[in-house]
Amino acid sequence: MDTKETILAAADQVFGEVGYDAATTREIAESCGVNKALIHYHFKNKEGLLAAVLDRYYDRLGAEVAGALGGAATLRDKLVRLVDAYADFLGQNLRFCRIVQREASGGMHADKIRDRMVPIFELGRAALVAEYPASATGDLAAEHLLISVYGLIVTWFTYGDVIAPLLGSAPAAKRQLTARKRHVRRIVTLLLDALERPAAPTRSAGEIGG
Amino acid sequence: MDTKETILAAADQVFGEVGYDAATTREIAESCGVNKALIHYHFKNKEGLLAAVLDRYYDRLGAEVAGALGGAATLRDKLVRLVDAYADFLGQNLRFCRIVQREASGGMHADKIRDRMVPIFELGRAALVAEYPASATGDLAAEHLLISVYGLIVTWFTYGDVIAPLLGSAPAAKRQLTARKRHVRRIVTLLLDALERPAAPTRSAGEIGG
Amino acid sequence: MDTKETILAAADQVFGEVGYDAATTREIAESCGVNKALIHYHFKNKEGLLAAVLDRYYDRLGAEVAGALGGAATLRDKLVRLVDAYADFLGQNLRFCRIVQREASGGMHADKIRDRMVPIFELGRAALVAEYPASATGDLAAEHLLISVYGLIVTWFTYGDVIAPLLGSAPAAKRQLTARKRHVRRIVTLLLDALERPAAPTRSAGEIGG
Amino acid sequence: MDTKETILAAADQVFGEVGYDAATTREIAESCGVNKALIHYHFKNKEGLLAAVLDRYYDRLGAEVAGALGGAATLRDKLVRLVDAYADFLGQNLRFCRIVQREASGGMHADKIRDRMVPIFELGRAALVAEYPASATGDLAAEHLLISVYGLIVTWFTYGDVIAPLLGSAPAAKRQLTARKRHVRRIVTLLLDALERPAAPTRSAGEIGG
DNA sequence: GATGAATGAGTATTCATTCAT
DNA sequence: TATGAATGAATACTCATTCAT
Repeated sequence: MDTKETILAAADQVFGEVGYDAATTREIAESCGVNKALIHYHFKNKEGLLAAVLDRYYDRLGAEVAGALGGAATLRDKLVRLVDAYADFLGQNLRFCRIVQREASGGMHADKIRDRMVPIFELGRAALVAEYPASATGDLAAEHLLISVYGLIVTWFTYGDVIAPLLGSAPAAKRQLTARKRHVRRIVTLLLDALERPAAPTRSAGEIGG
Repeated sequence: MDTKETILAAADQVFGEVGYDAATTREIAESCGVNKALIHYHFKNKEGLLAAVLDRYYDRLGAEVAGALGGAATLRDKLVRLVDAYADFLGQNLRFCRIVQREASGGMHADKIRDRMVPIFELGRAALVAEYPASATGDLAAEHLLISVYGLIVTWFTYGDVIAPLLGSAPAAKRQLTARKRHVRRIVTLLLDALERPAAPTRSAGEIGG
Repeated sequence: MDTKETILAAADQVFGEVGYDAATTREIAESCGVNKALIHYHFKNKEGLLAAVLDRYYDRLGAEVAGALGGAATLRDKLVRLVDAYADFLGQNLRFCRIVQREASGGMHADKIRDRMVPIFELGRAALVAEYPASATGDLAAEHLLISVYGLIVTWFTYGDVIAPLLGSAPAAKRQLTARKRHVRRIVTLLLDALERPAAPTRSAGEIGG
Repeated sequence: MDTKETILAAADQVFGEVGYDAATTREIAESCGVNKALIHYHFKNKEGLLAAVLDRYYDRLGAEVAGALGGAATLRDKLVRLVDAYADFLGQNLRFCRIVQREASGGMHADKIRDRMVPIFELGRAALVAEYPASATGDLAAEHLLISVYGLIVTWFTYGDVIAPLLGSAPAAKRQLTARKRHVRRIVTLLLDALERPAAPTRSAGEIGG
């Protein structure tokens, strides 16, 4: 019925499974019983199709994040809620995870991803710095914290195939996901605690490399 | 004579820049002035070429990790040293980072990557659990800790293009890399501190989401 | 209302610029803001569209030729007038020139062009032979004369891009066009003079080639 | 055996028959039993293939022209010989005629054609002006004369399909070709005679249009 | 080891045309 | 008349791989 949505769903599936480069318009079209030329009619390009797929995800993710940061709770509670929301979103949208993972780094679609992620990061940074002045700079600077929390969550899913043998079950399984969320929440707690304490000096001796 | 090495270097370059799927044997061959057919003579396959590139990296990475964990220091010191070594290795081998990032998740080369990464993780887990019994299970279970540390480091590089606008300079720049290492070291310290304390209870009430 | 005319004008433009084969119905439709399907509604075919474009031109050209040959002047004067009229018409309708140039030779539209040009040529031949019996046959036979005059004019325009560097300005520029008309008129004069003289013998000895 | 030549011959055939745009690499490859990809291997492009076809023709044509203008005869004799040589060449290479006819005007290959034709024209102009000072400017300026002679010959072939009904046989048939050469030679003779006479004034009154 | 030629399957994309509304 | 969606065939071009030399 809604051809455009049909194509989007199929593209999401195929892009998520084999990646943008290995995906073919033929496979996408056939997998949803739509004429190949319609992809170009509706999305102009294979690239336009990817952009549409990503936009759909980021619209939902943006709403999720805004929802978690909104409301009347303390920032600490909001952040904890955000971690959960983020983890749930990625756990429920593993294909999105995979697409971003593949295309974020150095590809020709990095721009698209950056344009959607940066505002989300900015939002988080503003909130953090406002509440925790210590995060304005130093070891626990907001930009590092945010990347860290993001990495803690996303790595769980994108290295799923790699770590599965260490866990005994898939990382996105409900049991594993719950455990992971508790782990990340714990780290976030430790970090916020640290931010609230007077600055703990880093051991500056014995630094290696770099 | 060094044709094989020449090809490997070129493949590393091209795979790292555009990814395995988008890379072509022609580009690899031309970029190092070698006949295209020689790639198949020496490596059988495009896939064999990727495997060779990855093996070279993992051999070096394995040595790096073994070196950091060896010796007579305390485990805490070893782990801190490991974080630095890992970060330095990835910072100096961004193309390796990108390749793994792209291929680890869901692709047809995930096996290869898993086979090389799992032993490294196992090594870390054994060391951790031996010294910190609290890491055998619970919020700070070894497998979560290891993935976390790995994610804290790797995300910095693989989302480099994305977060660059938030930093003002490239994440692999010496200054940024040093800051990142200090950040991760700080988190590791917090985590080990927590492992040494009697179990701090997680707020189990009010959990949100999935 | 004038949709049909709008499409015709756009088709004329596009066919003239890139040729029938390279022209696309999409480009024609978009260039005049009309729905692509309307082309088929009004003209049945891409081919029908070309036919309509050509017909419009040939209707005007036929009138032009008839006008030049009509009236009470001597045939010599009429022919001179015809040369001018033809040159002016083509100079003002370069796209027509290009279309005919491309499609007259061997294409699938040659029929259409032949059907419209032959009557015009027949008209000229009848007039010539009636006035100049010497043109019934021989070196200056009417069919050769007519093709020649046609070629003298049309080549100027269709090889415009080629000879432009030899001239310093575009062949259809007023100054160049005036010079060309004077040149062709001069040749026509020489030819009519020759037709009026008692048969000048061609050097039949020493012929070279085919 | 010589695949490159095989492809060139097939491309010549197909380009000549249906034109560059309507020609397909598939048809060219199939018509000479060669793998489609080999066209791109040997010529890089469909466009490169056309360039190679044209180059082959122009190399031969250039030699032909140089041969006709060389030697110890009077310029008048040389020019007459040139007309014959040109006519023979085009008569024997009708496909070349057609290709140039189609692509010379406004297409994207006009450059290629211009680059090869201009030197040939320059050659002729230099010879003309040296011997006939009257052709330096005026009604019978060399550039007009050359275009005219070129047009007189080429039009005969390129409008072959159009004028065939007026002639009863194909323009490239030996009998018709001989007649045409005699006609053009006659015009050339008239023109050279005129160039040798003291300047005949053009009737400047009664000019029409422009 | 090394090379140039060859191959067949496959790619994204485009096109004229049709059709239901 | 007009339109947006749909279609199937076709197009230039690319790719990993093979092979004779």
